[in-house]
Amino acid sequence: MTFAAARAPYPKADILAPFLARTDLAEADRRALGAAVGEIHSVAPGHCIREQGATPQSLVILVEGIAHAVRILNDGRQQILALYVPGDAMDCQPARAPLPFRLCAVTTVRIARIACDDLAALMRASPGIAHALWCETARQMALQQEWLVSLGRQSSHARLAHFICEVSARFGGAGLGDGQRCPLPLTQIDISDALGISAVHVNRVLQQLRKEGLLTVSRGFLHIVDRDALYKIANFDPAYLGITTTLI
Amino acid sequence: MTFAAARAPYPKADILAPFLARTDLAEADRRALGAAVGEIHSVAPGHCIREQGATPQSLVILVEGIAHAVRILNDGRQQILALYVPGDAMDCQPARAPLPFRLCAVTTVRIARIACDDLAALMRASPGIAHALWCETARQMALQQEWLVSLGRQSSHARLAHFICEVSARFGGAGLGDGQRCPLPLTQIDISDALGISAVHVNRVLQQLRKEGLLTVSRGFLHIVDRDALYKIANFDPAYLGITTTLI
DNA sequence: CGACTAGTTGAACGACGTCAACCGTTGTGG
DNA sequence: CCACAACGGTTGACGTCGTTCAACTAGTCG
Repeated sequence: MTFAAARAPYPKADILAPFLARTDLAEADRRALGAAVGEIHSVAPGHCIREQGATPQSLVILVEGIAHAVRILNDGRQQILALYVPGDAMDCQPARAPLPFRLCAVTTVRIARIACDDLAALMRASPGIAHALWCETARQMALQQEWLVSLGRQSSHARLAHFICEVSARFGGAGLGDGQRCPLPLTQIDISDALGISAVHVNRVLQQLRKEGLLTVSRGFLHIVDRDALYKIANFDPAYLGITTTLI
Repeated sequence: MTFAAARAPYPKADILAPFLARTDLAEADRRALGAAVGEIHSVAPGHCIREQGATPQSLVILVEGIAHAVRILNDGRQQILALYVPGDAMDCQPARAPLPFRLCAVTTVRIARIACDDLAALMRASPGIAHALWCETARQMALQQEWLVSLGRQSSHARLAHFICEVSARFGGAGLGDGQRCPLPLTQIDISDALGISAVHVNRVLQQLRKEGLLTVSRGFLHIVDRDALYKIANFDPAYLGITTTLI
């Protein structure tokens, strides 16, 4: 697997490390969360982690690999709602409600689970943990807002450029690549489902970005050649990616 | 004002009633939140409540009227990110971060403010309050997800129909109209900024929906004639509007 | 070797945007 | 009280961006 090779596996003790790194949790809270994690599961590429409409009984934190949330419409079309990198909580919602999307492994992933009952107890006991979870939801909402702007008001060029910028920045932040080069385990069909444009058009726009000397994509790897120019046509401001999680 | 007439003002004691109605907060928490509310402010239609990029020092809860969150792009175009009805918290984020959008009054609005410092103290003291705020964020994220699907994968017809469905349902839930008829204080330009289509096209699609006998709009009021048919072409499922807020 | 998937290309079509003009209502100031 | 400006809505003509369909290629896996 070209993708797995790009990432060293985490030692078992640090399973939650990528998640905890984004929080300002006290040492006691970190230990309590770590202790609540059950067995680590692996899911193969393309396989479902949570079915759309299911009511999850545990919080799923992505430890390794890439996953996404996708809404399946009743005519079979799809809209990808979110892309997850290691450290992201994949169904971070405060109530046990049916998921309005499917969670799907893009690469081989490893996931940690914390049972809802345990989590509720932890939240009641520790304001810090409750706050960290809220922060995670808010961070993902901010990401989603950027997508909304992108879908609503940008040409397919700017949209694809923005997507590439976000992917490279977030993957880089998760230790996948250096912000200029990173694995891109997504097919053009995946990208089209994320951006709300047809796969054929993704292909053409991607070629144009190549011709403009902005990036190259080959065998599952992305290389951003001219980052400043790409950021410019994407209107990309990485500020929204890093939400601080200091107490309100 | 045709709009103000549609809604009786809240007595001062119940300022937070629309917000609290969606939570399962204990009586003590409700009183504590109510006590933290400062002076009630009014904002005139079209005026700004929070500037894009500002770092808010208080949580703003909409008490009366309609408001929206809008992202201003640097070429002047706009994308509306959210529509707020009474009871909605308008900048419900867990950290004091710069707002990536402008909050704007659509009608004359009345807003309640809770200072961030007070709110932080309340959250630390009460898991229930922390949870209620998280729920509010998650609810708005779910609304935003529907918009994302709408923008990404629906024709302008379905998109507009969906928007109308959501507006009538949410306004009805806030005591504005009965789900079939409600005030619609939005211009076609506003709607175009929400749906990511041009104002001219909004006009044409609206006319077609009228011709199909699905709805009528006149002088700021919306009347849904054939709700079932409208729900069908919009692919509208009101389930996502009412997220339960029972503890996880 | 054949089946399958992802990517690529061309041609034709359609949805939607843009531009420009015009209408009706409202509000304002002479 | 009227003139006029400002704004929202309406209409037509035209252009373009993106979709759809179909065919073809290249890599991969059994």
